[in-house]
Amino acid sequence: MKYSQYFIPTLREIPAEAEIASHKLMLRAGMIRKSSAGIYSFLPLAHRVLKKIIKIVEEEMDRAGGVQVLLPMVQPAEIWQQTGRWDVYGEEMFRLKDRHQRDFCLGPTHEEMITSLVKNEVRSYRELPLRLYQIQNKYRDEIRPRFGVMRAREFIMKDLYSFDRDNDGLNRSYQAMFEAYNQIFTRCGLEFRAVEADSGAIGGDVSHEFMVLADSGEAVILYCEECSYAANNEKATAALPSSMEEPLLPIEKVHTPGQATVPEVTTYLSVPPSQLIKTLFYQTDDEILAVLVRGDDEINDIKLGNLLNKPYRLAPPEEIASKLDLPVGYVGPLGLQEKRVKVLADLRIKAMANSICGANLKDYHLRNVNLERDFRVDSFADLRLAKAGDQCPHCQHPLLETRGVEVGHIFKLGTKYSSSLRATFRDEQGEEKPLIMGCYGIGISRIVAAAIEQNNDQDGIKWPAPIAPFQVLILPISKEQLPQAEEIYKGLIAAGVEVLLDDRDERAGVKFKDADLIGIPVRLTVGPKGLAKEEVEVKLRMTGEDLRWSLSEVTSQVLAYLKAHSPGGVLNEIMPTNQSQDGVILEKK
RNA sequence: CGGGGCGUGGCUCAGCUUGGUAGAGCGUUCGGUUCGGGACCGAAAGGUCGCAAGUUCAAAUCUUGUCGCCCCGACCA
Repeated sequence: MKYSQYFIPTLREIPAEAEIASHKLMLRAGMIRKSSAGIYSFLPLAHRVLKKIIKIVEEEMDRAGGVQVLLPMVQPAEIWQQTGRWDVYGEEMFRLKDRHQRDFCLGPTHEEMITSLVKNEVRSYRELPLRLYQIQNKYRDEIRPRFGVMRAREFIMKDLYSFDRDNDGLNRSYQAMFEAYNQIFTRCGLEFRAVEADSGAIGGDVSHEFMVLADSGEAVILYCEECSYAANNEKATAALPSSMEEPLLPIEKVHTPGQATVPEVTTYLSVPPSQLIKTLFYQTDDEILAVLVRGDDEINDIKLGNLLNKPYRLAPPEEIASKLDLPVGYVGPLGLQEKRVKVLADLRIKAMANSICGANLKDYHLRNVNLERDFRVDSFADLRLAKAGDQCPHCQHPLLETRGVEVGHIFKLGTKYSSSLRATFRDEQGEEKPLIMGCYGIGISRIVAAAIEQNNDQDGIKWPAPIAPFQVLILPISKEQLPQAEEIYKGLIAAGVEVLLDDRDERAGVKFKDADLIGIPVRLTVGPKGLAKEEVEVKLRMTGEDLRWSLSEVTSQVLAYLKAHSPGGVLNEIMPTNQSQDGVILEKK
């Protein structure tokens, strides 16, 4: 492709609307332009990257037994009403009416659509397993779209839905997808991790997320270097510390004037935060309940939400004061049952001895408080937010923390949708059973942003070779070198390499700046200095390495570079993989 | 939806407090000089100041409404 005939409207200045690196760079590199909030046009450079990713995804889905379909984006309300999600989805669903006033939505996801399709077509266990997938636009009217295509209202997603006859089948489908996902992100040239995840609103018990590691990622990942454990911090657990074997001391009231927060109390009394019991009050529709965690722990809202299974929020201090007559900052678990407050506690509370907590009296705390002797708990659960330094739940080694962008999420759904939509099959006994489903999503357009988020510097994007819009950029210093540049261009094209030739009548500096910005992995500078020695000057964008290749070897050198930087296969040539079976691996570049 | 902020040439922004001829830099076009990391000189084009109503002799500027966008919170691929 010749630059002068192409369409890459780069921006010299940073658009004011962009916050994070990938958003700024996609705008500056002429990849996207906003149409309205969270809705973007993808320009040629971005479109090429999308196609690269889609190709990898399709190959791996097909290889894992997937069969591609294209489903309606405009979906009728009835199927959503049958699963109850017409109401559950709420404002996040783009809704529309046709001329007959019938309700439709723009598909935010396709469980309903695919299940209602399959239910009419699949009748026998002989037709299973079935793994159908689609890659298309999805629509979610996000409350707050942000970060460019990272969280958009219109976005491209791949979804595969598996239909099996039993749990063993589901497990095989899940495992096949797990492996395919590892393969996909490896082949994209991204550093990523598969982590255990909360299954959220979609339901199901087992779930993994695939995270592209990036400091700017919204998700926090806890992982163990010793074993394979890795989890989203929404889900992560840690091994429990051993119980304190201490003689129980008599309870003691201490005056702590104006010391309401954990740091204040621990400083004032010279004790570690781990010795405090923090008491927080939450409100649901019908009750107020207390949640106890250790002073150095935070409550994990996801875990609490899963346990309560109903809407809840932190009770405002005025509520606590008026309804329970308790002074916020000095509350403790003693005597709460008498106030008809249900008490939940994190598991770590069990192991504490001679703790400190509020005295339920302004400006007073209690020392040497002990479970059972002094207060009771209605139920224990893992309610704390795990953090770096906690012990791995499998092997007790300290957990490490990193951040990531969620680009894939796989779920075991079970029969949630097949039951409500009555998608059944007959087994060998002729018995009618609901299909066992799984669903497996990849945010295709989000991968583009995540890849940039992971690979950029001050000058621009550094594309991993497998998903770069072009593999090679040829940059003639001036018009004088254009003929030689075209020779190299033809040679590379003939070898099947994707090349962008910057034939614009621009100053060298401008071309260098644009080259860095759009981030094509191999830059070949054709200038008088190199040509005098029958060489091109090579700059590798990812590492910044400078090389010289002789004109006669350019093509073979490029091919060698691309092969070396195509994990898992190049040009359809798929290499064997070396991932572990339980799959939780960290890819190193 | 709650809180905060912003809408002025294609882009980044000044001007608004204190109403009176709409500005700069970048980009674009033309001419010239340059030409290996976003050149320089000269000339030019380009703006319903988001939109609507109001106050006023006069509104980018003041008031009200409205639309859009961005940031912080709950959501998620």
